[in-house]
Amino acid sequence: MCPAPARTSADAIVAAARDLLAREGPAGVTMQSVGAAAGVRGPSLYKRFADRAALLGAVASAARADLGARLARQTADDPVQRLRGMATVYRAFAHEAPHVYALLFAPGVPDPAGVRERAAAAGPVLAVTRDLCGPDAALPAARLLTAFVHGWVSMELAGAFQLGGDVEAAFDFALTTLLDALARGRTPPAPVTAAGG
Amino acid sequence: MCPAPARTSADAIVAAARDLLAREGPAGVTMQSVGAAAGVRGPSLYKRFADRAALLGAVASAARADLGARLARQTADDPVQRLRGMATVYRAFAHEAPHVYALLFAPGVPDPAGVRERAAAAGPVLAVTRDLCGPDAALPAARLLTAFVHGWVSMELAGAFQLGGDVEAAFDFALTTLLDALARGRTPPAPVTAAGG
DNA sequence: ACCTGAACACCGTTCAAGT
DNA sequence: ACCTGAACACCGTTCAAGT
Repeated sequence: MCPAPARTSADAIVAAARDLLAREGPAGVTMQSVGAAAGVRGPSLYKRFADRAALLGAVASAARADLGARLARQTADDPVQRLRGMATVYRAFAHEAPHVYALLFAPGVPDPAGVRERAAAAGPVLAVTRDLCGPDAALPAARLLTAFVHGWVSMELAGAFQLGGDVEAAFDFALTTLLDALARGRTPPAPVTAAGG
Repeated sequence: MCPAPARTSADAIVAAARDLLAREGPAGVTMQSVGAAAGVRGPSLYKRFADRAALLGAVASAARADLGARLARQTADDPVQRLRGMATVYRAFAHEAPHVYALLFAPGVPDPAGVRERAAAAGPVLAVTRDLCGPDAALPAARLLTAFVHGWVSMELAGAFQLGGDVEAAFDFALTTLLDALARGRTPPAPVTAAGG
């Protein structure tokens, strides 16, 4: 029995903002439009988020968790098969909602959950690279693979591969080349001490 | 003897905008601030650029040309040496002005020079991958390398590698792994018909 | 305790008026 | 032909006033 019961929630606001971002891009995510989609006026959002950047940070955090869950759902026994599945899922996630994906690597978007969240997201990838090329090379291998897949979809979404060739086949070729190289199990030239995506 | 001689130029405006972007980020690039840096008022910019997006597109175009020139300056005979040099130069370019670099792959930034410009920028990379692994594998190899290097610096700039390890050594390890794999000269599984960055 | 309308500062963009 | 001040629409953000 509060003087004024809540008419929305942080989760509902984040969901509304993510949906708007996916459908209309960043320009469609105004405090007014997000509020309206969550059943409230713009200024009310400041009750739960410090500002628009914090709200976008929460959207990024939710999207990262979602992507991490999809990656963790890949459970093939063969590490190469599992990594292929993860790469496909990752790429599909990016193509499904390009503006949401772009937010994950946007400079200046605060990361509320921080380091712990990024480590959790990196978990499934590290587990499979450990299977593929051993504990010593697991981290650098994960970084190499993540950088490649992120770079590839980022370039795709920016329209950098418009000049010809079968992009699907090219991705498959590149991924195969990478997985082959990593399966050969090189060890890194310098010791690496902690985990990180 | 025009009724009103020009007090600035498209090039000067682009240079001013690029400088502001490098020093203050996108929020610092307002029509007013760019105009002031170019010796003119905000509304005058519309005489030479359709809108802010077009101005940013011109900045991206100039930065791409600049990056392309730096890559082309790498002329070591050994393809592996040349590619290492290019990767280092590319990474330095991104670290030097992160906000400018981010613009190159920002979705929604118009590309005025278009396909031809992107092909020209890809030229030096294609030339060296041709030397490294032959004409058939040159394009997919260039795409693999570009995607990796872009993805890596993009993750670095987004703060994705904060969790530990020597990032410098990790980059070197990853690059070596890639170059080794490509030098082995696999051919792509499907024919590719045209060039593209 | 949460929500709202009104207000403020700021920015992109347009345009009639100057030279 | 180019530049400017003034104006408009829009957005993020604040806050006093409501319930």
